[in-house]
Amino acid sequence: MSKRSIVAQEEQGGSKESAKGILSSVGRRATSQRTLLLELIREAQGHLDAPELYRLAREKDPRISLSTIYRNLSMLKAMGFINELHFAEEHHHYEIKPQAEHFHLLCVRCGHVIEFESPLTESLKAELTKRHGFTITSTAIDLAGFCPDCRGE
Amino acid sequence: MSKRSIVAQEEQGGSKESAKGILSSVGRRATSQRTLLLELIREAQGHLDAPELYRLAREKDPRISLSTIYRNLSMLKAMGFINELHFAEEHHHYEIKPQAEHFHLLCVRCGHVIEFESPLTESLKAELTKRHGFTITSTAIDLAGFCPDCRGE
DNA sequence: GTACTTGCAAACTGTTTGCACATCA
DNA sequence: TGATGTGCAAACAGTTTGCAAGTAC
Repeated sequence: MSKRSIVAQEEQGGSKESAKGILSSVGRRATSQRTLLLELIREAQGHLDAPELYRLAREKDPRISLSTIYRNLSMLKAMGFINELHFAEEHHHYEIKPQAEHFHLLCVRCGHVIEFESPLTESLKAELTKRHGFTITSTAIDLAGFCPDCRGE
Repeated sequence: MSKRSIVAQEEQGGSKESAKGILSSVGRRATSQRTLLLELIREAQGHLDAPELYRLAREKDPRISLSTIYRNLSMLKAMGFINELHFAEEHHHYEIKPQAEHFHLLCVRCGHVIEFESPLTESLKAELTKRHGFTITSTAIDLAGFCPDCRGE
């Protein structure tokens, strides 16, 4: 498995189509801005923050506004279509909500993010549920360090 | 192990003394504000954010300013005495840097935080180091859900 | 046509900074 | 006494909101 192994993208199909489907399934209108935003998040090989999505969006639609980006990101989050990530930074990053739960390994030098899954995380959750009686609803595991390329520096 | 099991506080001793020791060990002056701040973070049974620490600090020293809180929090963080936590929220929480690495289990309803350690986390790190060639420098594991008391609701 | 969305500008929140005064070593 | 630290106010960054105009259904 290469270290560039971002978890495979959803089989594309027609992303505009699926954007429309996703939105109408929750009674939201499929505006061009929303379709564009969903495409960008889906295509993005990384995990983008709002200003970055704004920058990309303006390349395709120069009239789009930053508040539209924010409004739609929180709508998509509320609807459960995307995840908001909180690395050890001030702002948020977004990703399409993955089918399988996964976690993040961030290179603090080049910013590259690797997603991973591990059976150990399930064991951890089970252990905690048993030990503390919690009903666990969300799990964030974010490790950071230097990737093989940046370790030399 | 009770569910109120916040990891035991450092054997206190004299917290003012140790504050002074901590600060002078890195060539920083032990001002009353810093001593107070360190005491508050140490005493706090939870993980407080800056505005909360400010509120508490003003009860003891009404003239203290919020920027002093921020300045000293980032100094203490830079010196490695405290950790900055990023739950899935906008602002930061702080805790005295623990001897043993530990992680967090947050109740989303009452805000109660349980700290835990688990050998599984070491296995996870080892697995990732091996699989992706990373040198891991920081690990954040934050789970959230409902604690036994709040689960009924 | 009408309710939902957008763009814009202005407001807000958490945090940082410049500067004159105060204080610890 | 001189470097370090504080308080205050003003600046910032990221994000949210009110409102009039625009658009999907």
